Amino acid sequence: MPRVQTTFRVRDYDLEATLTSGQVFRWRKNCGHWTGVVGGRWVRLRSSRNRIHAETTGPAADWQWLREYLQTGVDLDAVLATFPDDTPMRAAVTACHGLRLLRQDPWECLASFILSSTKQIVQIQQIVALLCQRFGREITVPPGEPPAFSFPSPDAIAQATETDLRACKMGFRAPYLLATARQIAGGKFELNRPRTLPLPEAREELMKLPGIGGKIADCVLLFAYGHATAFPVDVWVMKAMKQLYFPRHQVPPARLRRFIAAHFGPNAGCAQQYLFHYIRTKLK
DNA sequence: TACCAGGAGAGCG
DNA sequence: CGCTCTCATGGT
Repeated sequence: MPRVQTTFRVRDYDLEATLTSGQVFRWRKNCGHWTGVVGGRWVRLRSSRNRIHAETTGPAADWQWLREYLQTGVDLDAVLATFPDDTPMRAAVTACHGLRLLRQDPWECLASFILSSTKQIVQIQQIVALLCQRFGREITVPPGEPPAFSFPSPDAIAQATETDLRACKMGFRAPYLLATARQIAGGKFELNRPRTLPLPEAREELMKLPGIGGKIADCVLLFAYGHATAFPVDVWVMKAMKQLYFPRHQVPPARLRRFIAAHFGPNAGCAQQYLFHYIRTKLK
């Protein structure tokens, strides 16, 4: 299997911030490059000034699948220009400049975020890695590289037992993942539907799945389906909102939700990602 | 030891 | 509805 490579020209693309910002859980850094699995293929990425160098195992006639995943065609300045011009947002953009939204596979994103509830990012990474090892398929890697696994299909997980899944350290999330995988594998849920529906309906649809509440639905809508106004509110973002926008007074959750809906504009989800990464890595 | 971590669901009033 | 409790596991 030949090794193939290419270079994407990009502007303002902070690969490290993007891959460590909690939107995806499968990338590992070693010696300045990032190794992961995208669409069942082993991938290694390295960024330099205005370039992302990509390597995979052949055959790869075109790289559209990876361009789509990395969203290299997005004009970041145009997105940032739609953010509200206020002090917290300016601080987040300055601190995290080059942070991007990826465009992930819906099933992998959905399953990963079912596993994310009340877990820290390192632990989510560990659970997802175990899940892929045990239920994924071993994929081709270049000589000398450690083995890598595809993300298991809904069918592969649907055939597992709850005990099998609990062995991947996912605890009480196991029955949720199993039931959701079985609905999808059994054709009870159409994974492509949320892509075509307007945001509120798509959100309702996703929330019918076991283990998917509002927060996880918003994550999947933003990170996989490309709904740019989806705005996941977790404990970090809640903290950021209170600390940055409403210091020193109590804000009822409903009022906060109204503020979010009105304030962040057509790329609210991307703004959320900046605030999340900012408070998580720079403010604490 | 006790407490907490990017939540969701069920049971209450 | 809005509130509270529980759920499993690993780390501090």
